[in-house]
Amino acid sequence: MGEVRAENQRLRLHLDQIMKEYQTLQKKFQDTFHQQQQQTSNAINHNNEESETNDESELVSLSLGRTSSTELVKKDKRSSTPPTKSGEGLDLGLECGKFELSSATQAESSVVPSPDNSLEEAKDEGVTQKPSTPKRKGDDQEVLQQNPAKKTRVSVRVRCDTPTMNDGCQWRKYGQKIAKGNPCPRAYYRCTVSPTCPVRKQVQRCPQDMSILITTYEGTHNHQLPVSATAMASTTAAAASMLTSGSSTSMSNSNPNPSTSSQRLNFYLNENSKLKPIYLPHSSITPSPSCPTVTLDLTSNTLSTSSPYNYNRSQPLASIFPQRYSTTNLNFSSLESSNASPISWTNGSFNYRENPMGSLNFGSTQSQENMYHSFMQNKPMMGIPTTTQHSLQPDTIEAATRAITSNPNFQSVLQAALTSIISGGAKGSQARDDKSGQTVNLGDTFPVLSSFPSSSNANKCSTSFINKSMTANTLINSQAVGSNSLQCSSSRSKSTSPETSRDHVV
DNA sequence: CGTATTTGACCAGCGC
DNA sequence: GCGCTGGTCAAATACG
Repeated sequence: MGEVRAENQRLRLHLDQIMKEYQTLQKKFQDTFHQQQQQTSNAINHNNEESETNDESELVSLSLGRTSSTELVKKDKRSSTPPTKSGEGLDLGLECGKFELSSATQAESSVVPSPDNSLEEAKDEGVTQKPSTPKRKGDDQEVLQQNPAKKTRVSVRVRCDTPTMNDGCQWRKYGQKIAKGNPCPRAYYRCTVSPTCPVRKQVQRCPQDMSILITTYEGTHNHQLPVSATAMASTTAAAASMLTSGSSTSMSNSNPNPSTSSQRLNFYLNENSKLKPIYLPHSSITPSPSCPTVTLDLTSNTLSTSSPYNYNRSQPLASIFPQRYSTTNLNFSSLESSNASPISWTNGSFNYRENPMGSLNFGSTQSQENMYHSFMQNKPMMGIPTTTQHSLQPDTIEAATRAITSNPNFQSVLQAALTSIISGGAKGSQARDDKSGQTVNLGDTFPVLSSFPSSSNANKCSTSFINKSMTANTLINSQAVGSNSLQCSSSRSKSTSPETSRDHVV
């Protein structure tokens, strides 16, 4: 919170500075504009000079609308370098002021998830978005395009029999509509945790497969989330950031029809000045420029091995996100037809908060649903002996142990995570190992594990693995201690089943 | 009776 | 300008 406050303060100062610069430039522009008008009116009085005057005014008009110079001046503004030419200064005053203000406000509101601040910023936004000059359509579009956090959507496809997916947040249904091309109605929900929260979600069944639930999230929560909601919130936020972050994206599109194609995605993470491709076979970005959507498909069983990263469905969601979301993957799924070694340190090393994309693959299980099942039963990292359905090969475990113990980075990760968790003082709970019939108290040793369901749960959506993976990532990140529960539930989510209550035990 | 959901009306954007 | 569509509002209704 302290860091966030300091960041907030810094941004406010920055915003003030920008405001001052903007006002100065606006004043300059007005002076210049008045001068131009006077010159124009004078020129109109002289008939023989009329054509020349028109040319001049046209020149000014073009200059005001020119985007290339706008870009140039935007850069100037960011680097706090005063414009050297008055012409560029004009552009800045007209075009950039709004952009800078809105983007700064957006950045502030997205960085600081405090209701107080958001309220204040909402007022600020209201003030700053009332320009004295009439808005042009192009300006609005530019602002929207430069303000992608507001428009970026994250769509999650899961197999789910229940009407909606319980992502831990409180939602209020405010509408339902039959969308074109889908016989199933689309339901509209808004977040009710905070009355000012702008987050919306749309829930719709896939027309091709009614068992697939498509949940589309839009916006960023401006309030503190329940622990159980952090998984999906951070997932969607990170996915949205993936679109807008420095990582460049490209699409490999085999379908000639862009509007209906489901692109596969190659992400190139800029890491140590090298572009590393990441292949997301079940993620896509819709081509709409005004409203880009990241789709996280958690329904397919197909695995891909076309990338050195081996990004497939079975990997934790957060693992596909850029560096700032530090993640470490513990992937216990098998890679069909993969030539990957049982243990692959994708980046060569684990790096806490800096080098997030390490992945550790254990070849054992067959399906997505079994992955964490296996994880729970094997618990290889936790040193809890259990009988396993899919036991890890001894050399695999040995190699993993060797890699972990020999890598100082991972040691520091573990140390930081353990320190964070232990200091968090979370109380443990019991988890039952169905195979062995033993009840082991995981929480005492590793509290976060208590949030994992101990056995297969028929009531759970397939997204329950997000919960688990996010929890695992949270463990490594040591940013939160608690259960991140993603379950399917009926619309009457108030009725807490024993499963639900157990999952929330920390 | 308070809260959540339903559903028709309304509005804005977009293409023709 | 008109119609279509997606999204939102708000009165009516249902529910606990």
